[in-house]
Amino acid sequence: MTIRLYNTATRQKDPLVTRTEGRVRMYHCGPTVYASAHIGNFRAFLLADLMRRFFEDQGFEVLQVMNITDVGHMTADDEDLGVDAIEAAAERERLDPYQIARKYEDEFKGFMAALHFRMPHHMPRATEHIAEMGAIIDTLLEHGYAYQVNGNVYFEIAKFPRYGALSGKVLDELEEGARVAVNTEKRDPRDFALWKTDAKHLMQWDAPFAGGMRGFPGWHIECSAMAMKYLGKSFDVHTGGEDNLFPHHECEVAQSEAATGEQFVRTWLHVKHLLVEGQKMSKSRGNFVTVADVFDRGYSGYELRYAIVKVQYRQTLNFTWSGLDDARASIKRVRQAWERVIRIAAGAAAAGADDIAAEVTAAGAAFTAALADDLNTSEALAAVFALVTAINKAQPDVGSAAAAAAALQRFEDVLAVFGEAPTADRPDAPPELLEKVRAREAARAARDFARADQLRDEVAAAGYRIVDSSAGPQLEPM
RNA sequence: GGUGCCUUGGCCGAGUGGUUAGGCAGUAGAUUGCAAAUCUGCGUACAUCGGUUCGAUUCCGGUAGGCACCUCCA
Repeated sequence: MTIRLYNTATRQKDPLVTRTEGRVRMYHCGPTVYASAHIGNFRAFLLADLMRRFFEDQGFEVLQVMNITDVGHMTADDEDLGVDAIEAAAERERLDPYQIARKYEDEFKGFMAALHFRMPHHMPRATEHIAEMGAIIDTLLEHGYAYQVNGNVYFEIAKFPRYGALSGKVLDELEEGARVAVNTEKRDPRDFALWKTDAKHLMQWDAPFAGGMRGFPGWHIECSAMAMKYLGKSFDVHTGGEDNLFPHHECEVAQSEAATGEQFVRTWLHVKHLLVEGQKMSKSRGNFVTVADVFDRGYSGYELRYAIVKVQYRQTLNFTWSGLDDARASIKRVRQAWERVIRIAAGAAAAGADDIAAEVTAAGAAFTAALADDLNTSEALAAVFALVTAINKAQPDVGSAAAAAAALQRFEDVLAVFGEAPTADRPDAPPELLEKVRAREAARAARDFARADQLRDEVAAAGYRIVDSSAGPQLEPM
């Protein structure tokens, strides 16, 4: 099936045509590791994981790179404005910048694992690719795309006419209304830094390019260097938050294509920011929700994934705590149907005579079509629930129960929101509880319902729910 | 100031020029001794004002509100 993705560069849904047939190479702008990741960060990274999973589902061999930005960047070109994010965190936490970066990188990877990511094949650190950045800077200087002033190296956008094409920025209007600090070193205020010098900066390297001074890399060069190192000069997909579009990705294109003369990225995807309880997430509002906050409130990685993935990535997502409760209930509904068909297929539960193979096929096709249409996860979930309802309405036969279970497993492999497959065999309950169940059956037979309900309460207190069925009472862990 | 996006029933959210999105919650019924789960039904849904059209939630324009980028941010 043809996969169509909304390409920021063309402003339309383009069919995914990879440079090498059957292979997708993707780069994702990763975290700057100076603080705990919040759910907004993870919305963007979850898109990367969803693409990885869906492309693999569709038979692609995926090569995925997500960088770790472990060097901070100034918030303005004026050095006197101070410290970058990582240095600020270092001061706050009384650690050196490298310790800060590693601490939050480790935490970030832990969150990825807790959210059931397929880990990217490479997660390179910016600080370990200074040489690669230097090579690009060398080339840009040699070819006249960059110039050096007082040890600082700037990319000269006047030399790259396509600057602004990706983001659709009209260069003449770029500065209107924006607070841009005057920097008289630059030939054009919109030129951006490739290398900077500042004696006060804690992270410093000898210049990795010819004729330079000791300093640190500019904001954008790391992504070009690492993307090209691991994916080649030209690759298929690049993702990031919508805020990255300008200037970050615009600058990446300029410096990369100026250096190589080749198209840097075929398809650009940008993830829309989310809201929290209807409001923009911001420090001043104090409504930052970190991944740790979600776990602290007792929600699982699957539940968080569900709450985020249920909305297509280009739509504003309103994250709410009640939405997490909804996710929990929705997941439960799917899992119940899933367990049912697994048990029927395994002979652990009675099979019926209904053939639901057609419904299974239809749901699978709808699921694929939904994701192929710019990763429409909302529609994909509707397809999942169509299958769930079909299962619940029917008494599936063994064959179509197995097919339904396989379909649900596939949906889970792509979305990773429902959890691991239920098992056909229910674990044995403690003997004393089974004894209570038997006693309750006796009480029911004697129509002593007060006694029966009391026994059920006792079993419930032990963590099991008694569910009466045509096949007798079942014990289910709660 | 420039540019772009959005506004769907109690909540979250698809989609479409005329036909049921889906989930959660609620409610009535079936089933059950009672439950749980499940199934079925229900709830004046498409911000607002105009326009185009046989017909608009779905296209066009105005208005109101929200969001984003232009400045560190996913």
